[in-house]
Amino acid sequence: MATTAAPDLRRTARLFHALSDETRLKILARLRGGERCVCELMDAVDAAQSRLSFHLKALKDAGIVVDRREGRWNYYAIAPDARDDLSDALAVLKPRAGRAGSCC
Amino acid sequence: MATTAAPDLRRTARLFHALSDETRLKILARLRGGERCVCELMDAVDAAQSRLSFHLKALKDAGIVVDRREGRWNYYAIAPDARDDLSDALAVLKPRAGRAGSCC
DNA sequence: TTGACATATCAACAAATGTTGATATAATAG
DNA sequence: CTATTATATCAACATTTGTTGATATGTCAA
Repeated sequence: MATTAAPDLRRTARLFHALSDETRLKILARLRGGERCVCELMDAVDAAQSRLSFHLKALKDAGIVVDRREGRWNYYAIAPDARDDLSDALAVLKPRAGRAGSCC
Repeated sequence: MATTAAPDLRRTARLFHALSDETRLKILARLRGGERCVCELMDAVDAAQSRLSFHLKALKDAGIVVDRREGRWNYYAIAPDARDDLSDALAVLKPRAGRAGSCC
């Protein structure tokens, strides 16, 4: 199991937030096939350059993707530990021991 | 593996969105211990009644929690298949075969 | 009944997020 | 150099989301 101590809620919320946008999910769908340069993502996602850049930044800030510059191109890829981070975040729905007492 | 065909991106985005708020994650943290009535969540989450109700609705609309009325209390609990749905959503980061060709 | 309680819903507002078009930066080709 | 290409960043705006306080609804107790 990847889960250690439950990661901080704020961080978790940010992670989920980065994944909560359709455009970003489209980008990721493309990146699942491996590293891609921005120009290629523009085609795949059909977003204006500026918009794409905005969403790539959102994903990057959340640690979900990494980028790498090569000459005049920038390549983006899913970050190595993104999957583990997200797996850990699954814990938010995992049952836990806790009293089942009546309330009020 | 729970994953079948990748669920529709819009749905996935909505699922993640419901999880992208700290208040809602606090609620879920409490619900991990089992069903709870709203009054009890108010304490746990320290949110005004109206605000709590708003977030519970968000979770419910996303299918993450279910509610049950009993007398004058409403009990909320994590929905039975919420975990599976979220597990499936993990697929957004799963590597996939796809060409690794050079771009541009 | 009437009143008190638990909760949902609404309207007004505030804050955060996404979009667009323009411009800046950096790398390369000519 | 200068022009061109790839991409980021910015400012203005639009949209969405969350908050607050007020009010509505349903249930029980007296």
